Amino acid sequence: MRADILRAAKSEFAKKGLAGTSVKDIADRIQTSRRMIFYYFGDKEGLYRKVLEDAYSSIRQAEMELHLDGLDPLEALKRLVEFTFDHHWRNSDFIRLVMGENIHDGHYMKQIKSMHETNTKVIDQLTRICNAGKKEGRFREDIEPLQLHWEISALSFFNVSNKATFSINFGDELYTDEGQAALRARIVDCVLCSVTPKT
Amino acid sequence: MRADILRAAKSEFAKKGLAGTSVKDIADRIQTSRRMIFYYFGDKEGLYRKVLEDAYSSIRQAEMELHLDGLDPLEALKRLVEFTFDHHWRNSDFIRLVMGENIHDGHYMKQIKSMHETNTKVIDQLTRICNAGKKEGRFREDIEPLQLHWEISALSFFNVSNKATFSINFGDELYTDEGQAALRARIVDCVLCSVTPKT
DNA sequence: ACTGCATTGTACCGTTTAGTTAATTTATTT
DNA sequence: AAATAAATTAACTAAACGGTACAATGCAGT
Repeated sequence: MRADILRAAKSEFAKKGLAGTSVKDIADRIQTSRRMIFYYFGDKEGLYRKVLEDAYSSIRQAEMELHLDGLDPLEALKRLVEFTFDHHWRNSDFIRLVMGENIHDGHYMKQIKSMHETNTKVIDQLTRICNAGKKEGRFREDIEPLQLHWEISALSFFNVSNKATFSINFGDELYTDEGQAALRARIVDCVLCSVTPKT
Repeated sequence: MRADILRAAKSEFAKKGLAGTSVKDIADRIQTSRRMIFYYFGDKEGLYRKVLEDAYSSIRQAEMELHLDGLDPLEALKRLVEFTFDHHWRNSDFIRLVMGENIHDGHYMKQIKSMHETNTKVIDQLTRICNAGKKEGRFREDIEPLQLHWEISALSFFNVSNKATFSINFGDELYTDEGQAALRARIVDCVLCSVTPKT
């Protein structure tokens, strides 16, 4: 039951945000009463926090299952970009939760402490790739792992977060199967190119 | 008065979204009553639509004031990227409104018809730059203006939209003055590099 | 002074909302 | 089988909400 509520809540919060979702909406999706939500999670915000926390930890867990160490640095980076792009696409609910959090200036995310630890791992991984690449002279010396992560995130995140408005404004040719494949190839190219020394 | 309401509403909707903002919130910000909002805009959604429409048209108008035709194509592209990056940064309310719209799957933006026309202008401008660059052999032949616009938007948009969560997760070193300057230089580099033929 | 119109204030309505009280059923332990 | 704890239901509260009815005000033109 608790798990059912969490699942339904994640979907509802992702679709309509914290304020836009009523506890009734969530209760009606599954076969339960509003009361149960308060029983398990105290209040609406408590549920929201739990949804957010779970979403983050499950995402980060999946991200850690890539083993890129030992690979050719450029190949490792390529795989990381491709994975991030695909992963964001597959987890649009998570993306939407993050969008909501940003509208709240991350107010609720600040309260989740488990965050900082897992996030440093992502940067560590990228740092190892960068160091390996620099040692081989195939990465520019001035590449900052954090900036690189920002760049990969931006391209992968925006693809999902702004799908609706971008499609309305410019048509959905970038959101067909072919369009997405082309975009994916393009951002891989773009990221790899940007770390490569200019002869 | 009408203008006051629009200004206050824009700020409130940007900060808390459509559902998160009450008509009272808006009325209290300026010296007026809820009644006036309904008088001028019919209902809350009507006000929201108007805010959205105005925000978009004023943004697009500013974007059009760049005259890049005739410039060196790479220089033109560089200026466009820099402008977009700065412009998004300066107009964070607009960014937040777009974020909100994406959470609603662009439901309200679909109803604004003035959109498609202004948006094609952005792409046309980029198409001219690309064509000039290709003619001189300084742009890759396979560069798609729409993809390029997507790329520039993604990097500039994400920088603002995800400032809160990114800072929480990875520290705010990218959001200091120096960090932003470095980021700006980096994405210019990245975009220019990605359109340049490899040899 | 009168008319017409845009603007504002007040009071109200019905609905939805988050959250609670308390009783009841179900499951678990002793 | 009794006792105890966990899970669930139903009815309720109080406040906030979007929206409306209607009267009142101010101000132009005639």
